[in-house]
Amino acid sequence: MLVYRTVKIEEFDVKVFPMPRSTKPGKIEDVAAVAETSIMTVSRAIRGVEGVSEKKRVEILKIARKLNYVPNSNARSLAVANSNLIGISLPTFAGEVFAEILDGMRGTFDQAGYSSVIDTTQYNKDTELAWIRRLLSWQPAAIILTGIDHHPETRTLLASSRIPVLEIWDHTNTPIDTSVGIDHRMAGRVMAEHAKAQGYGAPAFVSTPRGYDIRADARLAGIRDVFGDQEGSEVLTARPSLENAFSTGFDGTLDILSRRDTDIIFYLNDNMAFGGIMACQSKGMTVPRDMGIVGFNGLDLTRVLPVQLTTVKTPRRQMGVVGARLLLARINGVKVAKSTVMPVQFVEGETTVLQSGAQGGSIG
Amino acid sequence: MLVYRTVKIEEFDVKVFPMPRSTKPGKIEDVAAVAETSIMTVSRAIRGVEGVSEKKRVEILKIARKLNYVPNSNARSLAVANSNLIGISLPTFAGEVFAEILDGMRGTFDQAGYSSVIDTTQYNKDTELAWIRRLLSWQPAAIILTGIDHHPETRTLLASSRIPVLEIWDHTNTPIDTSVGIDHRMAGRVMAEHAKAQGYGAPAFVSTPRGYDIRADARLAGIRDVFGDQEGSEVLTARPSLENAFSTGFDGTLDILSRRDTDIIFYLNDNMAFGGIMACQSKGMTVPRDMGIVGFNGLDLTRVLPVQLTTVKTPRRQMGVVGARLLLARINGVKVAKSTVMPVQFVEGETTVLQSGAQGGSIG
DNA sequence: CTGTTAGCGCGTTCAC
DNA sequence: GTGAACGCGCTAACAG
Repeated sequence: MLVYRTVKIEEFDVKVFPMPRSTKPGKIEDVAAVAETSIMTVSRAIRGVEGVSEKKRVEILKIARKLNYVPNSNARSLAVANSNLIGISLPTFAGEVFAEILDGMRGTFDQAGYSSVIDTTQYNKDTELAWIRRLLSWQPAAIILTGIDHHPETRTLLASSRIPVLEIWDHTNTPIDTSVGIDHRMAGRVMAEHAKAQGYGAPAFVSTPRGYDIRADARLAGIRDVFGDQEGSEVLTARPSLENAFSTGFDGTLDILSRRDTDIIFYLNDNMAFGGIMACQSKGMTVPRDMGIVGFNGLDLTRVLPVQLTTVKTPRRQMGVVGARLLLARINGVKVAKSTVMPVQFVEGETTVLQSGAQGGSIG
Repeated sequence: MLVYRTVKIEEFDVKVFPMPRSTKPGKIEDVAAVAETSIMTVSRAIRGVEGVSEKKRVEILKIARKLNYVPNSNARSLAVANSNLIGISLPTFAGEVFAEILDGMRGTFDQAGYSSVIDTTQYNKDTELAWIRRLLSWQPAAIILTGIDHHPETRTLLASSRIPVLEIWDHTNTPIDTSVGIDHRMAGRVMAEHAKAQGYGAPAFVSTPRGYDIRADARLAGIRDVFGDQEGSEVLTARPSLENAFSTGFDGTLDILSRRDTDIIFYLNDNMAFGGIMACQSKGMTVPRDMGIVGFNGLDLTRVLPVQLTTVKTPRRQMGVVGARLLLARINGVKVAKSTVMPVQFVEGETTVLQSGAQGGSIG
């Protein structure tokens, strides 16, 4: 109970509470003192749980607002042994893809009253693990990791921590806890099958270095499922960063053009594909007459290109929303599916029409 | 002190501690019990403060690691009345700009041991204020807001909260606490002056709706400082989102072309400028022969465009780093400058050479 | 419906 | 150099 002095004004006893010091935020006790009730009643009123008369609740809330009372989440979390912080780990903000997934999740969590603690790993598993350790100290309500490729210790650490974990963007049948994503190998297969049906026979893949991005490798595997090992070629380029997605596609394409006969190039993403188109043009080639180009993701960028890019649309924001909802259910004790696969959509653009070959034959 | 049983094995008394329950993470007491010392010594050892012999410290740290001990940040923060969480509020992840500023800050904070709680406001001041309220409940070490245009209550709330505040991206002489940014009006003036020197006389500005983005308005004001009110024209378009930056530039440009005589168009950013180039081309116009195009930011995108975009380079990542360092100093009690202005750089590209007029005259 | 008691895990303070 | 009390602000469990 707060200390107060009693002062006589006229014939009334008036309780005088000390002004809250500006250095320290008010606490629940201050509200209780003014409302002349116990801190438990205030606590219940503020949390909106049962056990307070409507009249008192309204009054307490009014006082709390007037006092600009802000509950102390640290104290609350300590008492209940969990918080409403949710940790989200992404490789990078580059390329819009992760930003959109993140946006979908954040919006959903935000509405549910959760705050997001965010990390970017730069595709480094040690960085991710170190961040998880730090995050765990906050007793987070849940944790989200991008992809399924983690430090070996990450899995055991999280499994023993008992908090809900969501792995997003990749697909796996053996997630740490729950997963939502697309099947990247299947997506690669889809792209390749369309290309093959159109008569293409000598594909290349402009991406990041092998082993650097498990999803890139999965898509390449999908392409090879269709075209076979000998013909599916990859090009190792610099790692993508916030600054060089376009350049990477540009340079990687020049590299391809100087090295082998190719009639179609698949790219890790649309940005790189755009760089690739520019590279072809800089060499005097015309797309799609001289080269087929296939992107990935179906970003907005593709809508205003001189030609419509052939690409694979991925449901990024939706994936974030679905993942977040699943996780919220999981947090509330509802059982959810181990893994959820989101559909991708092949988008036939204008960068993949072959002049000669199967397709041309059917026309001429 | 932890409870343990003493068991006799051979002739030795062996202390047997209960296995930690998997549902609850170990605490400092567990470590102390195994190390056979007090929790205070463990606390000191882990925090790396004075008052523990080197021998004991090493031993304690080893045990803590073996036990996979994770400190409880909630308890710590409750005890010391502050946390190592830093709140960062952005309008959106769209457009790479904020993502890069964020990246610069995050990297710096991360190294210093701080975690980032992130919010996107979608340019809504109420959303921002609501988030600040929630964040404050965590007793954050500092808080970062994008821009200087906030809900009136935000200013008083933060000022009374006593925690360091950084406003980033815009420039102001009267920040809530500290600010780091560029002078957008000056940047607008710089662009316009270059254009005027090249002989342009009928500018337009493709941006977001007036009053929606204070920075857009500031740049427009800068343009008008040079060209005057009558000639500086603006076009109101849809608000930018993660999906339509290019489209916005494309559509806004078509709008301009249908409405007035213009010889140069300034854009809110490079993405929109790129959309603008495409729009001009779709109308059979050639850039820069028929129209001057000026972007903003100097993104990587511009490096692989068919033509080099004339633009203004902004030091985004660097701004994030500088801001973060300033804030860290501020957190540690060092006085820092009220406001810091970062330089911008006008980049003369190939989208602003006039055929006739002043510039043409000097050639022909 | 309301209030009291007893922690949550850690750090500060002050003894030893 | 080390340790025992106490308190940080809040809530679960219980008593009235």
